Amino acid sequence: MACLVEHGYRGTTARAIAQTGGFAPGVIYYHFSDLDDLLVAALAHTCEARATRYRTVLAGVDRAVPAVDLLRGLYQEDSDSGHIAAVQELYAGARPGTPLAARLALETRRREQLAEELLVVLLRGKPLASAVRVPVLAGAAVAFYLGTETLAHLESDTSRVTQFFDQAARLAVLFDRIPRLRSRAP
Amino acid sequence: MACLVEHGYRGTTARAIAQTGGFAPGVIYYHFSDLDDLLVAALAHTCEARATRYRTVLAGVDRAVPAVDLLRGLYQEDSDSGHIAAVQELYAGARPGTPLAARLALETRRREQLAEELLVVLLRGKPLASAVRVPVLAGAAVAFYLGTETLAHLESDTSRVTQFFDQAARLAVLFDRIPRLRSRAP
Amino acid sequence: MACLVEHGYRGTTARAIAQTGGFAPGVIYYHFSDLDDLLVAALAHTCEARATRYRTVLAGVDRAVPAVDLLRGLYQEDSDSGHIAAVQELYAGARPGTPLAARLALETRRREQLAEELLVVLLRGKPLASAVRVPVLAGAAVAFYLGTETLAHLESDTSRVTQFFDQAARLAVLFDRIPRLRSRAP
Amino acid sequence: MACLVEHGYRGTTARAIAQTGGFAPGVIYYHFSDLDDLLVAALAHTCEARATRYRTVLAGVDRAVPAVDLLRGLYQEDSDSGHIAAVQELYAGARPGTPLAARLALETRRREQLAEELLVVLLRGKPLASAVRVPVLAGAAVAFYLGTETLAHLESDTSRVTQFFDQAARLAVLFDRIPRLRSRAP
DNA sequence: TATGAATGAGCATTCATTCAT
DNA sequence: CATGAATGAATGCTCATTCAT
Repeated sequence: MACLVEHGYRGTTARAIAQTGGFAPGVIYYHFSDLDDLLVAALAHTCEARATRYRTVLAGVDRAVPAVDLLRGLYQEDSDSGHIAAVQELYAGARPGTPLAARLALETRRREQLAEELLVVLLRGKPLASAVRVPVLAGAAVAFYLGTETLAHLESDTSRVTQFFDQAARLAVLFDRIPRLRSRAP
Repeated sequence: MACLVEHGYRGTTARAIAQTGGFAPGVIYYHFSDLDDLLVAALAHTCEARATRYRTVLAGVDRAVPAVDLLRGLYQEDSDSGHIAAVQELYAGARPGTPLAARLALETRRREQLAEELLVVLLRGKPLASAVRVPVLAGAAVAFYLGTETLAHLESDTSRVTQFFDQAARLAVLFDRIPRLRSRAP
Repeated sequence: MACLVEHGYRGTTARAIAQTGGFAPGVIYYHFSDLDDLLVAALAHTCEARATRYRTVLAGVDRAVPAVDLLRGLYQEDSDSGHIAAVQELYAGARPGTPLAARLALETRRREQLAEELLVVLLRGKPLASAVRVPVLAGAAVAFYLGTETLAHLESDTSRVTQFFDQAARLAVLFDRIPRLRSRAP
Repeated sequence: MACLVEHGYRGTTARAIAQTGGFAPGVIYYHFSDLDDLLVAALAHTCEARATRYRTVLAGVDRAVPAVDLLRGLYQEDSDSGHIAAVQELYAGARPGTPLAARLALETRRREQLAEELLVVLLRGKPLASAVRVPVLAGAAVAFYLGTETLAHLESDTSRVTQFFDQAARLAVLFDRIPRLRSRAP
């Protein structure tokens, strides 16, 4: 992942990885069948850790304002650790049809699952809930997140993300004011 | 662009471009200083045409339902012509800091501008308008669009986009029901 | 030898041998100084067994027709067991000047010796005998055998060998009809 | 071919070929799709020239003694020019199933065709002719030739070939003494 | 304005061999 | 006696770019 952050997807060659890790290029092929294989493993490893962290932090959150606030903090962690930058390189560089692309699709579905879990709780009882299909909204959230990262990466500009969190915080306040309908159960 | 669609960013080599166009690889360097330079020109050319078309089609539209409908049609055009696929390859392949990346950032801003123009008209007089910063919302729309394309490309799956348009159409109906406030002007 | 049959000379790498045998690549270098050294040992082992078998089967044969018939059977054994394929890979792959090449030359001489023993008996008393130098004829027989194998291997075609045995059988009949001269010994 | 003679099949790497020829390794891939492709072309080129020469020299020869004599001279040419050594390397190194192997099979058939043409003339009217299938005998001759080369190559020994030509010369004398039967035509 | 041959650095990958354990 | 991790040189091949023509 460090190599991806430092050299980008195209610069993440066997030699560059070996140099970053301080070993001979051949070692890679002892442990992995492929560069692709290695990247799949690296992706799985970093995503596993982050997913756990996200779930831990967001457990029990049922209002939009704290949710946005916590997500902002998690994003900061992702950003500081280089996790975002590395994964973003993979999204950009992975060629469709490769095992890496397949793995990225899988990790994407996991993010959508995470988003869905959060959205279900936030939308519970809200009148808006009937107009949105939660899985689609979760997919949209992940797509938006990914697109934002792509642009931030391309423009080397972090203000874009900050603006979005600010806007989200404002909408969160309004959202939390919408009263929940009573559940039918007595 | 045809070469990008057929061979992807990495396959769009000087030789491949030349073969697609039916000329010798050397010609490229007569007309362009670089492969990057060529791609910038190709991007500018295709985006120019599409931007004009979007503006023409969307002129005068001030309600969400027809807007979503027209956008769906425009998207179909982009998709059928290969415009989307080619541009998507560039977003994925362009290395940050290159002139191509700069050009992509520029084209992104143009799309945001276009989105902004449409959103201003749609939101005019709506109570929601005060809670949203239109430029940020426009940016979000473009980011979402880009992310969706990235995922559709990665998963070679078009249903994702269809789902989003369907969801958007449903929300558009609700949106258009929100009455416009009277403007202060007498 | 199994590895040679399955993967060819070039595919008979330390790793492939180890996997075929179910041990770690390092073991090879515990028992043999070299891959070449290992192949020499394997060649010696397989040839030893076959030479014994040939001598046993051909003992006492002094007419061409049964000789051809028995040789056809022995060939079939060699073919079925993979012995031919493996040895052929070595003939093709061995680099001149290496110990393996030297060992192949030795095994070739042994085959010539075997052929010579058979030819001496077959030619005994025949008028033709004075016109041929038996060692040269034996050498020719082995060379022919080797060339046939090379071609059969290259073309993945077994009919070539069958044709030759058929032709040999026809000539054997004629050969056996040539009467033996009386030996001078009273 | 020079590279094959000097470095053997395994040493005929892209870099070695380039160095022998005095050009950059990349040139190879401009003119040929593959190393295999290059070797096929080299083989075709050298065999073409030799086949023509053989046919020219052997034209009109209908007796065994001069035939053996001329073949000895042609062999000497092949040997001195390195043609034999190079082709032998290809026979040994070519992997079954590759285009190079296919080409070698083709060149082999051409040699068989050449041998057949000569044998037909030599055997014309001879009583032995009815016992031999000329195509099979031609095949045997080529196989024998190939095997002899393999062994001479492996043992770096040229005396083997000399011995065979001497033996062939002796048999040729006997062969030419066999009277031709009268043809049925009056 | 175009060509096609050439370049050479760079890449993924392989593999015989070594060696601490 | 065996292992498995590691090495590093070598290999086939690609490709942006150059340049004489």
